[in-house]
Amino acid sequence: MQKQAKLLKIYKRLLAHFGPQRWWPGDTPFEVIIGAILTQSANWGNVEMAIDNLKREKVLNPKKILEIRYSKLEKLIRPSGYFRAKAKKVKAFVKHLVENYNGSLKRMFNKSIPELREELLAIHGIGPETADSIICYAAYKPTFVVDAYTKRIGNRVGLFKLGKYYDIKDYFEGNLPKKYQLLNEYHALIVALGKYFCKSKPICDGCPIFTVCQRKI
DNA sequence: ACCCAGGTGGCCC
DNA sequence: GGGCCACATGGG
Repeated sequence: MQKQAKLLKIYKRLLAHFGPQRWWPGDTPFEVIIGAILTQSANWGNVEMAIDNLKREKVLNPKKILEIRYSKLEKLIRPSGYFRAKAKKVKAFVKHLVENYNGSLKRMFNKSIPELREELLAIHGIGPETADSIICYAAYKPTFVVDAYTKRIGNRVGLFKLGKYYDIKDYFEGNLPKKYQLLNEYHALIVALGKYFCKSKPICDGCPIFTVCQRKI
């Protein structure tokens, strides 16, 4: 089977099994960004606790995050783990946003994907995955997000033998229509698959793409 | 009592 | 450019 046909077939199986994910799980683009930073190597449930804390304290907006003390921010985001490191990252982002765009994401996002990616990557705490998550799920621009699940599942099912972020990203974007809805949904579905079938031990029972890959994942 | 989760930056070679 | 390590919590 051709790469593109295989990728689309897997996509259809995932969509049929899990249904549309309508990601990101967040109410506003700003919340999506904070969530994207806080979820770095962390359990999403823990991130939700941190987000809830920020909402309850009514500081989930650029200017408030920039104003509050580190001690307070750290306390609020503590459940998401690496809280001291992440407080610096969150502060770095809002500092950039407020100082350059007066807090307006709409203005910050008003540029091409490559320009936006370069700008995001220059901010402390934003690497390739977080940048793509922001571009896709906060700025609503077509880009494919690669995460640990994508890398693990892709290699385990024999789709590719790749380890580097941009190699895997290019594999998906190069063999898929560059449509926002598709790229957005595909990554979300991979996470859905990963959460149920691809934790630490290989599983094939009940996996919706097992019949495509014919291998344990 | 382990083990792990939707990464990144800093260092070293 | 790649390999290692620190960063930290809550749930299974």
